Amino acid sequence: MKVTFPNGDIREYAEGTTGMEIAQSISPRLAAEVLAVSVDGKVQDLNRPINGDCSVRLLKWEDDEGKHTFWHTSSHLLAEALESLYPGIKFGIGPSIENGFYYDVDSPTPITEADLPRIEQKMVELARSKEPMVRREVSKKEALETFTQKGDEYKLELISALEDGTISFYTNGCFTDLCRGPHLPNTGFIKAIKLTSVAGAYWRGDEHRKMLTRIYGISFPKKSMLDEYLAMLEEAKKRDHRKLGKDLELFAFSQRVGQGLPLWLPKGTALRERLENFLRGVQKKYGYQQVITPHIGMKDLYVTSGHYAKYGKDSFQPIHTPDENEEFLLKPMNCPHHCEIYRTKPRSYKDLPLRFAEFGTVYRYEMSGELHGLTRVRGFTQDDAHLFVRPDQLLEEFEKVIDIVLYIFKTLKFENFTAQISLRDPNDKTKYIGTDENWEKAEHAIMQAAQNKGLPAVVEYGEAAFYGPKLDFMVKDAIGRKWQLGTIQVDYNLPERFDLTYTGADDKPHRPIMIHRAPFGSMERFVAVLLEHTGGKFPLWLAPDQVVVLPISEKFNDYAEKVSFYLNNSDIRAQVDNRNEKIGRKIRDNELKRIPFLLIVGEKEEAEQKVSVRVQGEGDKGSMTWEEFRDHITALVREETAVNAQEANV
RNA sequence: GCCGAUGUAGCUCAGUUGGCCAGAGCAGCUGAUUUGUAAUCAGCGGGUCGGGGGUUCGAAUCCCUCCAUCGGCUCCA
Repeated sequence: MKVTFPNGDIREYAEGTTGMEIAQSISPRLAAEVLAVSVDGKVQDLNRPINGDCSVRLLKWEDDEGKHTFWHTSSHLLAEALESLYPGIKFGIGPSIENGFYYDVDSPTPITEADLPRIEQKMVELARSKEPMVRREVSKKEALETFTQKGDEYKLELISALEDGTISFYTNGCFTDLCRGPHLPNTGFIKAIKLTSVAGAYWRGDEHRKMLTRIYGISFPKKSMLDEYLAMLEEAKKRDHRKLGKDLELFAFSQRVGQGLPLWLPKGTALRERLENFLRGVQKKYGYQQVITPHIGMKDLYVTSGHYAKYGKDSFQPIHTPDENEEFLLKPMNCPHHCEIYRTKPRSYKDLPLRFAEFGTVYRYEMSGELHGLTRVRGFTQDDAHLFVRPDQLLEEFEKVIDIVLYIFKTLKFENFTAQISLRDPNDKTKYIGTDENWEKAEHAIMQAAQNKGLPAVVEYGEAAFYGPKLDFMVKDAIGRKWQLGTIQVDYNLPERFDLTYTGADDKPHRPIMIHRAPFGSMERFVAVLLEHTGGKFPLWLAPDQVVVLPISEKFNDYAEKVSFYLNNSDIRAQVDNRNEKIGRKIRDNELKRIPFLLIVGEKEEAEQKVSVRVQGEGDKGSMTWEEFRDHITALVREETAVNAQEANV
């Protein structure tokens, strides 16, 4: 058979040669590193025979498929260890994930974090004996019999959904599992293991079904790689926005105020307002108009919008008033209010597009277990806007919103975002309102806009809002959790429900289309992710304090105050650290507060009317005159906020 | 909401198998020092040991319950 390699080489092998044998034929070193083989794009075991002409890719740790094979086998190793330590344990599923693997189990005795080292040790022991992973194809009948005998109802449920003739078992040591594979040739490849946590997880992700115990772990082919990974996690913890928010005095929570209700401290507010003003400026240039709407609305408003029927009364937080007949709710979204603004007067086709923007604070009664720092809260402020457009304007307006989002992400150096097109769940259209026709139009518009903008986007089904499809921008936090930030949504439904119209050139009423959009998503979540990205070292234009002036001794406090006054007059945020401390101490404290520039002033500087400049993390940069320093800072800020402004038509 | 863990001063953490008025460092306050590029010295104040209930001669420590936080699951307009 002819085997084609990724570099285009073609080699001849005997029918039935295995992936491992191919690797060995190339080099012993490759054979030592290879984990799995991809045959015509399908990943399979190294020890399975390959037949017929094909293209082959030998997968190593560096390949995602290699890693996943490694971790998948690790989960079988975990299961084997668990079965030997907890007789009678039943198994759910045990896949590889982005960073490691897990196994869901139903154990007769509870497993807690304290048990992990013991399980880990057993895994290491089993790995050392290099047990082969043996694949066997079985009939559905045999599969069912095996697990009936074992009394594992979870596996039985999985098997009953499979088709006869497609079922395979893998055995390592005494443990046999239902599994499609592929796997490593043997468990001896796994040299370093860390079980990271135990958690509850509903069987098949269904909250009405039994909660199993999920054991998370990660493994590596080298001990040093595990150490590096653990060190990286430690580093990531230092960038946790909850810790930085406290250290840098940006925000806080109070039990007395309530769960999930952030308090913005002065420095955090300064940061947030700067972000808001930045976006306001961009939006102004794009023809947005700011509006302000109340924090509450009559129940009927949300009945009209469809939110009330969709989410049920328990999701809304009622406001009690003396009049029993009135029923107000805290607003969970701004769109219905903006629809009412649209309705305040007759609109002409010449008025469109209308773009109403509001930093609108909304309240959602998230379940207590879902709250998470600033990324998931019960009260938050969306950088919201609703665009009311004619059908012929939809695409262009949508693309302009993409421009705004990309401009913001670029300015803030969010380079590793992913764009996601969130569509309806094709199997369950009952979760959504509106006609198929309108949904198709909306979905088409989003796909078209993303394509026109050359924006690579993954399509996810079932992730749409109930009133329309979305284009979402996702960014990862310090430890790799994905958060949705910016969102752009096309909506044909609310205009209908609110009976919004405009008069066309034909003097007839027409229905506008709505675009919902929030480039940051919410100020809370955006600041959280920004904190984790920067580790608290904000770009100069955002830093709550840009400059701190440090007098060498109290004798130079007056001079320091003059410098600070001068800078503040030039719109630079400067303070004086006039504490009675040695200069080394003041430098240390202000470096830890991540102040971008420190100015040291003493006898020499006062005599020359200069300042000695220290850059955060870089140290002494020599002296400058006041004017030179001011111009330097001003230029840096201008540069930071002008990233691709032209490209984005800002 | 569910599973599991955690909760001691503003922060980071000690607190032995239940046993003298609960400790340290940092931060804070007061004083001394007047300082040249990442921690000057001394003194002082500060805690209903998350809340409530119980067991006990005695509880930060054991039990129950509620609350909050953390890791997940589910959810996310």
